[in-house]
Amino acid sequence: MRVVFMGTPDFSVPTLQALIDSPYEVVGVFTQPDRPKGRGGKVQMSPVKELALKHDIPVFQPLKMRLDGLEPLRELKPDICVTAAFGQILSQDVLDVPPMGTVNVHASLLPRHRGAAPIQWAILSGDATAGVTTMYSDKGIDTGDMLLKCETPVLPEDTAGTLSDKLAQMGAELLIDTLRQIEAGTCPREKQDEAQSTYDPKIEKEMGLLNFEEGTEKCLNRVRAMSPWPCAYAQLGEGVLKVWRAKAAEGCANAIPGTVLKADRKLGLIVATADGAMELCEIQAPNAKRMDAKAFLLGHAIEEGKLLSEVRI
RNA sequence: CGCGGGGUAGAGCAGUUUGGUAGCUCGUCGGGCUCAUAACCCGGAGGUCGUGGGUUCAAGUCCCACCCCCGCAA
Repeated sequence: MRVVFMGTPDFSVPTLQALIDSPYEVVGVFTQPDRPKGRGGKVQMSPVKELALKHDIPVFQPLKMRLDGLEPLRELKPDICVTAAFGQILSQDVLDVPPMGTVNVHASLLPRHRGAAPIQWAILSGDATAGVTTMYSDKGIDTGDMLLKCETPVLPEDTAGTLSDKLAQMGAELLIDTLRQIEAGTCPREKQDEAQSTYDPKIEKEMGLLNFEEGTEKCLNRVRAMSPWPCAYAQLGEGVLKVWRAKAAEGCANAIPGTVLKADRKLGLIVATADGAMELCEIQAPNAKRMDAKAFLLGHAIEEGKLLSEVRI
């Protein structure tokens, strides 16, 4: 079976790898164009492109799939297309190319968390379980018929990063299963229940801002959901204090949310929230690298009793 | 050549402007005190100050080059 794969970030890599290792023939890979990234503005290729090149698979990087991607795709004559976090919306022209359709690997238990950032939203929403769904792509965004599903609990220590790694792996296996069952004609197919569906926007940097007026649990979820990108942060004087890891702590009855309750090299850095307090365990000051808050306090004094946003360092 | 910050003991920082004995907090090791310690007291070890050149009687500090780390912007 001739398969064309479309994907871009790390999440897509295990699925492509699984296809390469499978009996299916990966005849081409579509991925986002190389873009300037990181310090110095050097252009970098996507993780998917790196893997594809390593296996001498033809790589295509159309700016817009429906424009300059359509012809190359037709020429590849795929039986089926597989997408996983490709990053482009496929128009009907594109979906019409493979006779067996386009199967998408989506990192949520659909119909919950449609959209580009399902993993972050699962954590942000406090979901107890997350998962992967394979589905046929249609014209809408993650609205197509569902095929197979796989669940996993969201652990208290999970971040978007760790959960994404797990789901990527699960998704890869699930996809191979799905293709097998499609070939065998045994794959279940189920419409999504629109009433249960949620569509979540993509993550913006500003969504990392911690609001201590929210309860401890919501703040902790935000810390986990925004790691490793964009990373949760709190206002600290002129700059921002990134918060990589945090946990619940004992509060103080009438403290204003955002108050520094403790800033002690033994006890750590503890900030009041609306319904308690949270310890900022691993932090990162401007221009500094991430470190244990207790280590940070060895070299920096933070005044207890002030609002974190008014502290000078 | 996108903009900026940084590399000093195991950790986190000061010292660099104005060159002149390597400093703080913590950890660590040894000793003491205490019913007890996230407590306190005494003592010790631990540094080619990122790398290589240069200037100087003298460089962590000034000059040049390079390496590595980080933030912003994309």
